[in-house]
Amino acid sequence: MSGWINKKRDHGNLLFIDLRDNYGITQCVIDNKNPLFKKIEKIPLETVVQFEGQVVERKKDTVNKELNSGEIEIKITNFKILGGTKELPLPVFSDQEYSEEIRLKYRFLDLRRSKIHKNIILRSNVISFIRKEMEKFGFLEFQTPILTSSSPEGARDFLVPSRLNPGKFYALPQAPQQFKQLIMVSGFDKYFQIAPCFRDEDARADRSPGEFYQLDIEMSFVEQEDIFIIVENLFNNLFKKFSNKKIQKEEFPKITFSETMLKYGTDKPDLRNPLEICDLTKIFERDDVKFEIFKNLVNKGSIVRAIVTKKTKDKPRSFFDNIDKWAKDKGSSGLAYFTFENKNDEVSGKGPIGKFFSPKACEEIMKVSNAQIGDSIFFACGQAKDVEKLLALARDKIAKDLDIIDENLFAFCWIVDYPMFENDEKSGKIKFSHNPFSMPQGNLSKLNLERPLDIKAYQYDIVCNGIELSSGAIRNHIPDLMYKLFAIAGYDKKNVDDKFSGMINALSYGAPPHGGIAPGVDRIVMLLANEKNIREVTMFPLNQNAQDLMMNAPSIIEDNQLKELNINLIKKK
RNA sequence: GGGGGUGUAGCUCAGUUGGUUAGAGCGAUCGCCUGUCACGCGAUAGGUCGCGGGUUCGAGUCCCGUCACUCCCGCCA
Repeated sequence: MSGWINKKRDHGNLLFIDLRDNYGITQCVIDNKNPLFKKIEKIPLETVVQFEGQVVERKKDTVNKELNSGEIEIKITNFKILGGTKELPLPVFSDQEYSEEIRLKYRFLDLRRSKIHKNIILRSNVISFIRKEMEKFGFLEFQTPILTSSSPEGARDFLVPSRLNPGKFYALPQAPQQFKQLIMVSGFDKYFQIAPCFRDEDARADRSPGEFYQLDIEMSFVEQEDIFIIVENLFNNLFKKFSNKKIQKEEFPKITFSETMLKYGTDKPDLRNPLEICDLTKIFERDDVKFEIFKNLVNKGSIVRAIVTKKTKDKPRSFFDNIDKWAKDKGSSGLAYFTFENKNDEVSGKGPIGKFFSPKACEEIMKVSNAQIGDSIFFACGQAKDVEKLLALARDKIAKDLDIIDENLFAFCWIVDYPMFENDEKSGKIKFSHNPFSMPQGNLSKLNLERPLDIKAYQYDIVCNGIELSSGAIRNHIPDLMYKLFAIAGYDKKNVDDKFSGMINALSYGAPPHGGIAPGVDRIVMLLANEKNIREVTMFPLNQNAQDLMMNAPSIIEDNQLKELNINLIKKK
């Protein structure tokens, strides 16, 4: 049996060695009657050895139930060292946490450790399962180019200089978006790919810098609902197979964009969290509400929204003040609050701002917000965007404080009916809010292009536990319509022809209606492995600064290589 | 580009109000130990306290700068 020395327990005249391979740990044993004892005793941890010996049953009182092989052990008769080791920069046998720096530099050692080793195996099994399911659904897997052209919309591109075409550059694909549409135009009707995607944007805990993988899907002759059915099927099967957590609703709820922004303040709501936001702006126009700060702001166009917490009348003052303080730390003016109570057969508000609301006003608030006596309410007032943002975070914060999130649940949902366009805050101009290739909703011949902000798109997101897994859309396959929509966003016909020549050209020669989606594989594995950081499910990730500390990438390039590519470097002062 | 956190032995960390020779556990090396499975016991080695500057009689500790890692904002159609 061959493997790594995971751990030794040396009793002087009796030695136990835990031998580890990809499948687990087996205890090997030798005593001083064997002349090799002294040599084997000295072999350091993580050496790769081959032991010869007999497999023997362990005595009942020495069985180790923690090990799969705990009923047996190997009596060593001979050994061979297959791979020696220097002193280890980090211990493999340990549950300790280590700095990312050392883990990434010695990733091959880190990957030997049990938890991450299992995560990587899980990832492999998940991808294998997805392939089999997609093939079962009748999809074909195709590869698309890695060296392609830079696209004007979206994230920053990774660029690759072309030696044969001096001064020109390839871009690595941010996603195979245009190619998968071209595949549909080419007459293949169900495509998928475990596709590498490259975006030169800054990292987050759940976002690798550089590269990540999508389960890229596209289908022709379909409507939105057809894609939902495929994805719901796949995800239900996948998440049931690889996790014991329950799926909240196997038919994923569909929430419109405007509804999710009102009820959850975000387009990636965590539906495990029962708290909802409601709009109470109108209440502050009443004469029997005397909370002047909010009333003045509402007069000037601010909105008021609120979160109700159930049966929190007996929570200590510190519970409320902590949340208010938390909101102030976030840079807001805080969260005003009170608790509904019954006083002399009348509803009244107990708490710092309770006195500003008449019994009638309280009753109206309870009606709108679905609150009962004994519940509390937290108010935020300001510009719509700021209020949405703050209350979205407050939903998470309050739910955590109240411990009302069921960690044993996957709560999927679809966010649908995204607006086609939005106002760019900086420039004041109208821009595509999501994907410029999405199909607008409604009767296309009667589309009111004069009011672009009212146009909704067949554009959807799938969200699980507050994590955005993917966007998708039914595509616009009608060139005339595409020119019109691009014109609204400030691109003239020539511009569109230049930037999207491949696409526009292809759509002009008999394109089928089509649509798709591209769920993030890394994030799916994160959910299944219950990991908060994407590096825990990535074999060889880049660090936050997009460097590979093990391979020393990126690295300085020799002058002759640069010359070949016609590139001069600008010397930084 | 901006904000927060961290940086002390190979690894994980402690280090009081600025005060004698900077400590512990794991690992390494050496010795003892025949049923352990986080084996046990004893000893030894191991330090540019991230780096540079400053304040001070005296700095791991205070100040300024800088670097690295990380989390967040911006960014991510």
